[in-house]
Amino acid sequence: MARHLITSAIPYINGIKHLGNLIGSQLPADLYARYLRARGHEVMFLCATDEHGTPAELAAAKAGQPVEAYCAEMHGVQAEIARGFRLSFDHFGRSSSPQNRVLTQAFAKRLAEQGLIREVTEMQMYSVADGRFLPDRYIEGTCPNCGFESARGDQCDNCTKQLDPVDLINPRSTVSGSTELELRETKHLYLRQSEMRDALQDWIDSKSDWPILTTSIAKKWLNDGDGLQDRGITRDLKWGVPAQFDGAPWSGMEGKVFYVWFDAPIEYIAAAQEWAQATGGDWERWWRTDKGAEDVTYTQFMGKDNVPFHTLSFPATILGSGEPWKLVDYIKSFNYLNYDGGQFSTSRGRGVFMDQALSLLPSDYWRWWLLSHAPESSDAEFTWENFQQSTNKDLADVLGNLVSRVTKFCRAKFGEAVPEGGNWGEAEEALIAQLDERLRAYEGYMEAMDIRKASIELRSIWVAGNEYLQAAAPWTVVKTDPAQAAAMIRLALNLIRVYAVISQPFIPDAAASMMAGMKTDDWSWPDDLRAALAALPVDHVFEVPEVLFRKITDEERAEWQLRFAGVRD
RNA sequence: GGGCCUGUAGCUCAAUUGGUUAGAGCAGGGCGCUCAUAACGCCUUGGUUGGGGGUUCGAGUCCCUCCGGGCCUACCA
Repeated sequence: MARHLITSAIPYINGIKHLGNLIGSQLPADLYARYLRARGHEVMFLCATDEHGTPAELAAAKAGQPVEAYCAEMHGVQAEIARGFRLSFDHFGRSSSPQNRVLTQAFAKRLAEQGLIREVTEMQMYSVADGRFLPDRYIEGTCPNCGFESARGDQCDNCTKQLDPVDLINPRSTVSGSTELELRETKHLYLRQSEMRDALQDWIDSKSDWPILTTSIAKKWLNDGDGLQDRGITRDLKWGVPAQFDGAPWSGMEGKVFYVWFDAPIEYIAAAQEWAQATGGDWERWWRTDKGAEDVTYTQFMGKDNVPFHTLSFPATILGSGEPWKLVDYIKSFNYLNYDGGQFSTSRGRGVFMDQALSLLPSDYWRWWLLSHAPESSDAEFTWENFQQSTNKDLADVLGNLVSRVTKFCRAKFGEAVPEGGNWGEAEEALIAQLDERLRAYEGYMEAMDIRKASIELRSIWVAGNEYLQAAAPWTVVKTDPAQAAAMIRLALNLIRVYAVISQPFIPDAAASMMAGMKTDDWSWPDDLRAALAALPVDHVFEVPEVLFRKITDEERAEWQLRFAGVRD
């Protein structure tokens, strides 16, 4: 039994996330956490909402709420949806927690003591009407290169050239539309990441087994141009962890807060502290290598846009502190999920969002489709046709129907209890041999977080059950040799329990229904498949479960397709 | 502009890191079965691996070039 710390990238507080966000971090992290728990490992699975930054302040203002109230409400909404998708967090925290405030300030102070923070005075765009400094992308104007009228201050979406907000012609605030913009002097703290370059390079180089997506992004940042640059870790905002506090070794930071990307990863640690406070557990044995965390394996899940912060800035914080914090061991990163020929778009209402998905179908449909189509090697695409075909075939026809045919046949011929008689023959031995091999392959893929391959293997295991039944044909055998037919069905009923156990990480609700139908709560993993297939003994009572997965009709598919199309460009 | 990823059957993806005849699922076609959610099983059609050139005994895999898709480029998160 090993100990595994698992974190999912923390979703931003601003609104409900879409299916692409779900499959980009939380869902695969949940799959891995569930699998490791099922194998008997000790797991700490943490997630949280990322609540600071400009977008949160603006979203709260738009909603007419104080930012604290807005974040509290949205955290509740996201937590509820996470429960709906059966995301099995041990704790779902908040980056605005008191624990994170204390920890973030402690890290900053420690980094300053290590000589890794310097003060920088710079000029930034200030919007008089909005009363705030604006990040570059919140300023729009005409592109000096191509004349595009809605170019952002950081980049022109039309000619893709990178810009500086002062280059824009007729610049305006995207918040208020005001053109009353001016450059103002402001002072910020910078993390001297350049000092950490060699240490980070050595660390990244030692991770030869990481996904190419992860290491290539990290190496690009380490080696591009003059190498890793120092990074500002404070912002001129009200909402965040204050950059001024007792013992802070700098002045002039009054009214400023830490940059969201400085405090957000620290929330991974703070979430464990929140968990400890709520449960009385010991967080240090997960995070402090001097307090028991040296034998923890730490795995992070995230979308590719998060990689630089998890491979460089957060490790710079951890390493730079010189303190015995647990560093990540493996980073599983994902590409993006696109929607029907384009991107998911919150502003255009394009695509399916997490709350909408749950209102259409139970979470297992989404979990299965998303995981079996996870954007691991490249961007993937959601289409309603594919979703309908995959879920109908895999879940309803292959798995759901298998459960139906076995339980209903037994009820009709032997009643609703595991029947007695007969013995395993050649067909049964062959099935066990095949399943054993496939199960070991499935375990290998799950341990390697090779999600698509694991899903293919799991499906093959389901199919093997149908193949066996077809070849064994108990409906024919029962006419001449009822005892032998009983042996076949006894095996098949046990197969349902085994399938529930091994499928549980992908489709927890259906697995629970299968177990309820078999009237057992024996969730033990089939390390010994032969023994596992005899776990439900003769005379063990069961009941025919409700249809596990109903099919998605063509009419539903057409309607949903229309409903979530949004405005096409 | 630069960097990285990617292009394989109608669709979604594999291919043990350069090694037999490029494999699965779905969709299509045929057959079988009748326990089951009009389900299941078996067989089968389908590929100049984006185009071109090169290295090699051998290239989907390595190199060059062109074309297409995507991401990042440090003040969104």
